Amino acid sequence: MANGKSNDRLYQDLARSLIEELSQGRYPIGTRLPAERDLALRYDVSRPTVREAVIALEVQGLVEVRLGSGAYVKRLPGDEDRPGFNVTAFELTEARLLFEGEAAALAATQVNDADIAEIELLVQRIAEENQDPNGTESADREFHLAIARATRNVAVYNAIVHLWDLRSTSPEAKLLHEKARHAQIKPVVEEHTAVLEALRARDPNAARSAMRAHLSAVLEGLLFATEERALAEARKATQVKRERYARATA
Amino acid sequence: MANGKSNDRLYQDLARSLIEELSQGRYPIGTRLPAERDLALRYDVSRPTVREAVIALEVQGLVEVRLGSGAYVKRLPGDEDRPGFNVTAFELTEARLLFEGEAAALAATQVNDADIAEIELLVQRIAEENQDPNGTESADREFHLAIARATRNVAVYNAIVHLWDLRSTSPEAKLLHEKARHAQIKPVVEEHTAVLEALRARDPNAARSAMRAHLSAVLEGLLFATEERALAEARKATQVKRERYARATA
DNA sequence: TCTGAAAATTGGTATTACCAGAAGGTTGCA
DNA sequence: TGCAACCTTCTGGTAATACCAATTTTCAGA
Repeated sequence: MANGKSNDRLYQDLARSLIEELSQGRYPIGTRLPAERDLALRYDVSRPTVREAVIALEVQGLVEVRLGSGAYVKRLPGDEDRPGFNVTAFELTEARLLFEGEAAALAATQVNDADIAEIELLVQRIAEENQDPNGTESADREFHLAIARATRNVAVYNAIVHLWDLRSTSPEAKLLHEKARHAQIKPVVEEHTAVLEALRARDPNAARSAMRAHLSAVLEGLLFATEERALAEARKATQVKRERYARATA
Repeated sequence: MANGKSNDRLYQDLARSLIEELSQGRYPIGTRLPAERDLALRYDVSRPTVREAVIALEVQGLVEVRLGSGAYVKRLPGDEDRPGFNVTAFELTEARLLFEGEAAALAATQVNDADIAEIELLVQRIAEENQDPNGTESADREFHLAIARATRNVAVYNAIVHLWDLRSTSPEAKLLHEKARHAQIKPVVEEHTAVLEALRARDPNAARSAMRAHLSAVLEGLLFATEERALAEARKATQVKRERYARATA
């Protein structure tokens, strides 16, 4: 028998063991797993059981089985597991600056009057939420997602939703955003209005600029809210990085 | 034998057939699948093969197997959390054009020599894969992800991985990409090389342009591969949209 | 040194057998 | 009559074995 918990389904124990070994660096990507018969011997199980475990890995996309040749490591476990877990608020906002800027530009060429009306309403709601000390920032999120939807591109919308979701997925990002809000750093209505006006004018370049300006300001706000020593390094790195980027693209 | 493509891995054919039946409403959620021995008889395969197929469903979370009782339907295929299920290949590529262009620009300001070397190697691998008629396009994916990583921004990387994953999640996108590859529309090495050179020169604007040019070409390839009436509409809409966007941002 | 065929290796599938848990019916007792 | 214990049967769990097919390696012969 393998080693893991011996309850039910032996193949699962074996699969777990193999995945464990994979993530420990034995069997790097591209290498071949031992032959089914060898694995059966090594783990003292029958070959059918080994086959079942290997199939479990195959279905998860971890290995690729080639007839007559062997099972080859295709991807390491955890390679996709949570690559967004440690995203910092800075990275997140930087990504939004890049992506939402382009999304706004595309949206400016695709919006209709209904979209404009909806976005206008959301700007109003952002203003209202700013008054309320206990208010959330849901209107802000809705504003950005409405623009993403206005691109008429589900993939664009989807990716931007993904970014917003990372905000709550990543503990660090979540924390810093809360800190910023607590410090009275709130969505500036003027910045949102500028984006709205650019969309209304169907001017993609203006929309891109306005959105970038807005998110630059958000980034500044985050930097301002950062005082902990733990984050000081990240802050400095981000500033240097941004300056380098700004110089190079100027 | 089952019915599906009879290539390799009988269990996969059977798994496909079962998934097909699941999504057709036979075996609703909570019901029990026929016993392994019965399925073996019905599909004229051996019981081990049936077990392998059921395990494939189990790993995908479609069924739950209870010892001594049977395999019960847990979730329907496509019931999954997939807000990107209906993304078209056009939308996907358009999104990549916008986002990966910016990512390339950022990457150009952040790459180091090791990144360059890695990417160079991947361009080579793309060339090799193009020679192989049965080759996959994994090097292409790796190329784009390596650039995303070179941004030194996990959020950017994450979002771009997300887009690539949509490609396999969305049946329509997957289909069209396969069709395109079948039509000998393969990653053009020159386009990738141009991106590489821009990165080597640390020139963000050139990197953005090269990446956009590359993905524009991919989009053209997809349009070219589209002949079905069913897709004609999407094709036309995409063209009109792109032209409008191009005019407006010119 | 190169080539090609044979041999060894490896996955693919089928058979068969027996064990263990679950389910449902049957029997026997209260 | 009703309930509980038992037993039969069904179902998955695993093992052992045999043979096929594709691939890879080895090695003899040119």
